[in-house]
Amino acid sequence: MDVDTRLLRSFAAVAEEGNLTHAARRLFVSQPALTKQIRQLESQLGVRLFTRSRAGMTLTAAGRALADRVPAVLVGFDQALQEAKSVASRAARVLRVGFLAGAANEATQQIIAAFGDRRPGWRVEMRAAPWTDPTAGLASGDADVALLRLPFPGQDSLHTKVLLTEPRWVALPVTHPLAGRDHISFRELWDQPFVAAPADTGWWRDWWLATGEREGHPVTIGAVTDSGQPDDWLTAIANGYGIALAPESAARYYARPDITYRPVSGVSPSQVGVAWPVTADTNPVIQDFIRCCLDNTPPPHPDRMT
Amino acid sequence: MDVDTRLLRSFAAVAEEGNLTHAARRLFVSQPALTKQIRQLESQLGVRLFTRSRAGMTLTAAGRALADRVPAVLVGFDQALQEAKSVASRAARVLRVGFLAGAANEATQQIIAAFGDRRPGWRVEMRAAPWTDPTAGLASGDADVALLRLPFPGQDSLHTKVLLTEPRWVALPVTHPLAGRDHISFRELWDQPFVAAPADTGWWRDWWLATGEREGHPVTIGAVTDSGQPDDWLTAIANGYGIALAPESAARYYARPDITYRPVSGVSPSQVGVAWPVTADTNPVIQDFIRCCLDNTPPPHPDRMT
DNA sequence: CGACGTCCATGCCATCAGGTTATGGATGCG
DNA sequence: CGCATCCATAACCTGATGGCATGGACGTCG
Repeated sequence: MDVDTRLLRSFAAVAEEGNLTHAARRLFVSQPALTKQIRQLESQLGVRLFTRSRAGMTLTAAGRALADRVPAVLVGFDQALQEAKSVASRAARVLRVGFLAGAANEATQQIIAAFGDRRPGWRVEMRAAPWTDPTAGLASGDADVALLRLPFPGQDSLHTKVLLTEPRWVALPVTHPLAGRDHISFRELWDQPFVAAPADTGWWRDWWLATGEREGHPVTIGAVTDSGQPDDWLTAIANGYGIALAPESAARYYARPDITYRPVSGVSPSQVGVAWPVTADTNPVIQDFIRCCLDNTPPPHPDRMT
Repeated sequence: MDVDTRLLRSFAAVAEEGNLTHAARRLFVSQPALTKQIRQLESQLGVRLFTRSRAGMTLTAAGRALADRVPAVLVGFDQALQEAKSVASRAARVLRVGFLAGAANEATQQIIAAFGDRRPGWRVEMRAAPWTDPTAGLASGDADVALLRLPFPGQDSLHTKVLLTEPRWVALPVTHPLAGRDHISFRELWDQPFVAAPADTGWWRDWWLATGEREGHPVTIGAVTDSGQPDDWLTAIANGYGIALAPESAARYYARPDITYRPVSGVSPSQVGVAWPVTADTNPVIQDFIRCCLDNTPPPHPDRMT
């Protein structure tokens, strides 16, 4: 009796959604494939996990029991793998710093340099993460510590400190009617099509669409950038599929002749923060790095630690 | 990053053996297959887990970290699946009783009947287990409670009670020179070839070869029965591949014209016991069944509970 | 009341992961 | 110096798995 974790993850998704078709979409597989996976899991266990009906998939008693335990198992599973990665990097004296494009800014070089002084012999490995992973590799254990944008989904299971706050601006094609304006009110953008993050980023996507600051006004999605890479995103904007909110520093880091950045009033600012797993609280190397981050960004730092 | 548990089990085996070839044999796969599995695990993690050398496979620091955590993860994994099975059977009011061929004897019918009286509405499902699984399905969660032979490997992680004790006899082909004897001393069998259980049953195999009662005299293996089914085993004996120790009751339950059973002195007796998972201590239905077992086998029961 | 939408199941096909056997290279041993 | 041991590689083959297209059941709506 050996069950692939993939089956358990599929099971968990179906159990949560209560619906094969939706779960299939979320897992990026076809619905028949999921049907087969669930049937396979059931036959391997010799147990009916769902009762099928027109209304969807409902858990049986056994399915409920399994669904209650699976998440913890999967977490334990992932943690073991992450731990191995992290031990490997520590043994090699490598600090893996994940960062979101746009979160590593002017201060980054000084941070790296300061860390190099404090920990000679250690090497810093900067790893760019796509926006599809707002934890910049912490969630998957590919990074020991991360520079990223707050707030983000999953923030509660990590520890974070705010490094700096910057206003959100808007990125527009140079040909856009509003491109010439010195300043724009967010209300004027309500009916504009936006270039959005993929749906599976949850409310991270919503936050960058500022759905909470539209007073109920619906969002128009002009395009979705699946890759989570800045180039894709900028190209979509330049091609006129839509506009997007972006941190002010993007104007410096992602300047292109076909894109204009303009200040916007009426949207909350974005914050750059440093984040680390709870287990790294006692890791002196990572704590040193965090210290370097705090020392090399403009004070005051509100002591916000989640 | 999604890793098959099979890879982790393979990893655990290699880590434990320190040797690909041996681990491959233990896992019943070819050595190249294991090579690939380990390499795949390493590449999925992006981490070297072993240092290869002429002497075998040695864990790296990261490998050690993983090896320390993997067993607990796999146990949690299996427990979740077992729990689902057990909930399913409880919901259907089915008590799954695993038994080892030869462990369900004269008393079994009375036990079932008594349980039927005590729990009307419940159905007992008897499941025969091969000797390759001395826990009779408890380990895999395929049984809620088991009738089996003591001692057996893995006994410490279960709870057991002895039901009865019976001497071990020897099963011989009728044509065997010793077949006519009324009584045989074990010492006379030291040089006889034996039909043995598969190697992966560990010391369970040794116990039925009585290696501890040979005063260092080596065992001769005439054949191995892989299937763990009585028929295979008896046929091997009848064909003259070897002889074997068997509980006295086998003479009644597995009488064949080509096999003779004879008493043997100088070997410890075998015990029939009832076993259940630790988690079943609080399950009233299973406790009822255990009660029925004790009430329907000859007292006194030494209160041996492991 | 029939057309349609929503679910899950099934059949067929293409693909690829994973296994096996055979073999090679490195190294220690009698 | 042949031999045994141990891991890696190569070539091949089978079966699992996913995708597409489609079917059947059932509720809903015009």
